[in-house]
Amino acid sequence: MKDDGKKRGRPRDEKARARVLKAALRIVRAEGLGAATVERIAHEAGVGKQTIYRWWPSRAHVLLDALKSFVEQVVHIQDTGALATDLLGLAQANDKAASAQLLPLMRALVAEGVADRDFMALFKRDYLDARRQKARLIFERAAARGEIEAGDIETLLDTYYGMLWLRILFETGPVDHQAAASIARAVSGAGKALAKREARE
Amino acid sequence: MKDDGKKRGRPRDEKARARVLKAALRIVRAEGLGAATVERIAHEAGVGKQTIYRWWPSRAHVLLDALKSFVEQVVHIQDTGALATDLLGLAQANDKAASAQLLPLMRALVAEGVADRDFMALFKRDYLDARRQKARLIFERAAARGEIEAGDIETLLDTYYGMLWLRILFETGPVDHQAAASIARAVSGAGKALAKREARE
DNA sequence: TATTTACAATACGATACGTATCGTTTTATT
DNA sequence: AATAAAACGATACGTATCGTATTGTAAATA
Repeated sequence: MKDDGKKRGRPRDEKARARVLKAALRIVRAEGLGAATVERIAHEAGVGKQTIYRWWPSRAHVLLDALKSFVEQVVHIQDTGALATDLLGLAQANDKAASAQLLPLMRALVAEGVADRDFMALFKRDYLDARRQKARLIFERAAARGEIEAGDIETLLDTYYGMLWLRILFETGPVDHQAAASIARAVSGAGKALAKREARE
Repeated sequence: MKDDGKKRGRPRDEKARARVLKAALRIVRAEGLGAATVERIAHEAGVGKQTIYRWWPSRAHVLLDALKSFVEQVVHIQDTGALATDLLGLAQANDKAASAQLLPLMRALVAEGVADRDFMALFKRDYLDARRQKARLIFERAAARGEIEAGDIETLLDTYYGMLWLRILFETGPVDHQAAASIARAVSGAGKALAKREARE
């Protein structure tokens, strides 16, 4: 099933694709989800509406792609050698997303997923699980160093992402540099504390 | 500002109000959020559409009222004398909601809140914060007994509701009796572990 | 009886999704 | 070259659903 890229007709315009994602991001960031209608995105990208629906099955898919393209560009996980600082770095990525005013986009994707369960499955697979897998590496390294118990990893991941999404969706608290530190501290604290638990009970 | 209930015209039909909430619940439970349009609710409640908009400012408010009326009837927090069992009881309330197929409704309210930030504020105040306050009492009792540190309460609440909403929204895991036990165990474990932390570091 | 308010039914305006179509442009094939 | 295939921008269209406005009727008070 090799694809030489030599199909019969006019090839896809990759620049149009990029313009669509860029326009979607720009509108959501500047004016929020409500303003980011398909027609508006198409117009600002200098693209026909049909071109969007040729590449993406729905508005939600466009927004998901836009978020992914941003995250892939900006977020890089690094190995600092300690759970607390690794987690801080991870949480700071969300600080960046918040600073870039991407929280409305992240909320929007959840809302789309609520209305369309198939899309929620895609969102989980393409975004949430991908992010979670990256984070899992941090905990696995910490477990290898003996900082936490390997058996606690999934629970700690739930704790981490639970606290984060609570803030993103419900604005329980800010999603900024300080929040990143707070969440990282809570999770790594819980991890270390949990690891010591069994020995004393 | 006493209200004798003696106003001039035809009085409001309280039974119509109840029928609306009941119909909204029934439709969401049976067919999900998408099916619960205002016209559908009005029709199944045997009520004019305008009657809904006379009592509630938007569809979202109807759904919120429907959820609250259910929760108030079903959820009762009890004092078992220990954090772990108190939390188990609390988490079982969500098991009940899940069994009653109310998860789609809870997701729906989040989605509405994403599209309408004013409604999100109301949802937080009328539902989330109300529930959180009930849960807070459990942790405060545990702190009074010395099971946890008072200073960890808000973090533990974040942990608890974070894990719960992760499951509700993203279906990270089931929201059933077993999940209730799992969350309760994780949070009370973290709480106890955190309490011992300071002594050893 | 007259007035006021809520009722069910239903028409209406607004918005936005996703589809269909049209003429044009770009590419590979013949 | 000429032709066929596929994507392009533009735009008309059908559908759905929200929330408002209107109409005639029912139930209560003054």
